[in-house]
Amino acid sequence: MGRAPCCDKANVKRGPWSAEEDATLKNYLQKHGTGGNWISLPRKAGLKRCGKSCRLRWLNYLRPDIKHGGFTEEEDDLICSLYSSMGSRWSVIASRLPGRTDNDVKNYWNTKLKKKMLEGKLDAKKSSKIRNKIDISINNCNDPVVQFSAFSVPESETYNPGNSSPCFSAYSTTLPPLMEMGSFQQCCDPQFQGLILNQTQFPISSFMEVPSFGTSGCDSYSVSSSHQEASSLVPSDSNRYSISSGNGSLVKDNGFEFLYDELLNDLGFQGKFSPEVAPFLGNN
DNA sequence: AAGCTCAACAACCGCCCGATG
DNA sequence: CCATCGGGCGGTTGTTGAGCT
Repeated sequence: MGRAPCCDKANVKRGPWSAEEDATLKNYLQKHGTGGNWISLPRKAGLKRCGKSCRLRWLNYLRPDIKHGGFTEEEDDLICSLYSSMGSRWSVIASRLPGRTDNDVKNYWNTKLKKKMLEGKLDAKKSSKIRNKIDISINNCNDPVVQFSAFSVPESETYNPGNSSPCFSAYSTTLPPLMEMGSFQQCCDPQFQGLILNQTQFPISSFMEVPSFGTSGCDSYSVSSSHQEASSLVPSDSNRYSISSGNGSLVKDNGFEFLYDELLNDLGFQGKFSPEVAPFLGNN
């Protein structure tokens, strides 16, 4: 037996919202707020709509801080980078784009960006500098759990499994997160003053299909094995980090170093590490 | 002008998860 | 610990309008 419906479908209006309904909902919310309960809101506001429908209408259209209109190239870049990094987590992606909703971003991706990317019209070289770096994102600033993922990985048209120094020109839309750590503390080894990612702590299978990747200049790094047992984020000097591996499977050829502060700035995480996490990063 | 196709986007559906009793 | 509920989310469908034949 399925779940009980959230409202009586037979007695609620569906389809496009009228200007009157919009005004009623907007007025009610501006005067009373949601009252912490969307389900009972339409009855209180005098609307013959499902609570979920009211919520969606408000969040996606009526909210005063919504940005309507076309997306900028910077927004395109960011969406593509984030999509490559984390997949279709539209709400997370939208949270990085002020004034945009998850529905907006999702629609925009499905109707325009996906095609644009597949056609290779997003040029790797022109794109934002956060690409071709390692994406470090913090799930929750109060939770010492960090996700590492690779993005800006080449599109399948030039994807070349087995080639140790492939050349690429576009972005992958398919790469899953490279690795997801469990507890941050468990992964830490003071010997490296950085992070040790143990195979047992992230789903290694998630990138078995991605044996190699690189940048358009052939000065590439590669992930060459499905047998990665450990890798580490290692400080090579005071604030420059690089990825190396425990058993050679995650290979740093060259150009795979990045300025940690710059990376954090690019990703918008500067200053957002929790007190628990920051010491382990050896920076910040 | 009519019919068709397709892009854009609004809206709905149903599942998942956290909060609560 | 379990059941229930509401909110949040991603996937999908429906509607509309522009452009083309």
